[in-house]
Amino acid sequence: MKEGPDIARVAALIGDPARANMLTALMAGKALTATELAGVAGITPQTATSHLARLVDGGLAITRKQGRHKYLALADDQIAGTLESLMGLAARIGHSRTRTGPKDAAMREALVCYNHLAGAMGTRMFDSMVGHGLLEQSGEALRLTDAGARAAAALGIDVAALSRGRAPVCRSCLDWSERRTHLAGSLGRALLARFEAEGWARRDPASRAVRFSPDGRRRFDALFPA
Amino acid sequence: MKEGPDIARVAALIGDPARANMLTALMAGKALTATELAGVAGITPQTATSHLARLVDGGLAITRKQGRHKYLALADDQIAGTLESLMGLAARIGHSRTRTGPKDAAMREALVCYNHLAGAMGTRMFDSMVGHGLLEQSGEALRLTDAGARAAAALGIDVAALSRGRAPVCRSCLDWSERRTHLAGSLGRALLARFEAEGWARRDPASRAVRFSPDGRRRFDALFPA
DNA sequence: CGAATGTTTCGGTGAACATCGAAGCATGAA
DNA sequence: TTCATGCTTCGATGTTCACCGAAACATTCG
Repeated sequence: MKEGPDIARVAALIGDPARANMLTALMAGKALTATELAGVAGITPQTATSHLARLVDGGLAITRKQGRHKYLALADDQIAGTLESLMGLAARIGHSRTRTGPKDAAMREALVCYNHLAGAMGTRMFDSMVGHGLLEQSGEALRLTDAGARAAAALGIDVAALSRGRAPVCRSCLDWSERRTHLAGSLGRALLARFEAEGWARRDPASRAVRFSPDGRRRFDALFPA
Repeated sequence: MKEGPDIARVAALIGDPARANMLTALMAGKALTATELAGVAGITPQTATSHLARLVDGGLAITRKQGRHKYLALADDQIAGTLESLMGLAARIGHSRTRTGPKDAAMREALVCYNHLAGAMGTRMFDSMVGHGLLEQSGEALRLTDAGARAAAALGIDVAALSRGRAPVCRSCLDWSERRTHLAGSLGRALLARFEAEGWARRDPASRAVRFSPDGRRRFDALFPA
């Protein structure tokens, strides 16, 4: 009964407001410095140091030193998935902070989950790709079809390079606000990167929201029809 | 940035060893009394009282009074899903307790996730049903096919009654040990109940393990071929 | 009705933990 | 080389929280 994974330890690491805020900020997928994270959490740099040490020791974050700057990132994209699950649960049982504002609507629409698109547009993209035969599901396995590979290549994505990498090309990731799946994996990452490179979408530097331009939205809708 | 679901609160509720142990025990899906949960967590009844009050106030557990007995259960099966996600993460980043023992192997094979079958047999059942056209996936949507409905009826499951209920008939649930999907929803629950009613499988009262008899295992394998 | 059992309340204790001011160390730029 | 900035260490503080003994309340059974 008392064997197996120690969820209390992991949950306790997430269960501090300052640490939770920093982990949430890292969900946007961009590495942040210790000082930036201290700002995000509203604490002093010395307090951040001790919190970040715990996250790193606990395996939730990794560090990279660059001169006097120390960058931190989530250790693994599964952590984003678990944080999403906690968000979904917190939303469901009514644990929210502050009143909803304009940013909430934007984040329901499109946001970054670690390195790929989430929110309504993320799940719509996934459903469209499955419905139009670009992605194929067999049990849990998620595979890019030939048609999907062609479509990705047409977007300028080097599918062969993705396949050669260690990360899975396609992985499903549960979206907390939609309670549906969005596309993770190296393809999910590459797609978001393309949307940004093409100027269709921009990341909001102050949150995880992704803003599509009107033109970008039109192109997205054309590419991923319902 | 500081808006939206308060994951710190939820995680802090899970992040106490006593409470985590109690939540894990409730994942087996059976309602337990306050005194039983105190035993599971290795604490006194008065300490359990205060912990359980926090779980109930926090929306993670519900209570039902029966004379002098107070029964508790997880408030929602999504909680089991989130706990599974935390288990997967804890296992992945190396937060484990005590050495693995025989029970671990049994639990990897077949175990209860709230009210449905999980573990290797749970994910195998899901994959088989999808691969043989009993379940159909379209994006996140998971639907029982006509062939699936017939197979379930042949097992003695009242599919029409399931469909009339409020709960989804089929829902996918991520399995932490397998990193694959097993079947939740009212069909998942009904299937596990049938396996038990037919004598194919028995729940281990001291853990979440499900023990299949040799005959039950043979029948399961025949029903859900690879 | 008295005894047994399940659960809760009350009050107190000690440990853990988040926090920050002060100071120090490391790095980069002028 | 000096100054500025990022980060860490040290030491102390106050709060929170898990815990339990004792007692009380609620229910059940003989």
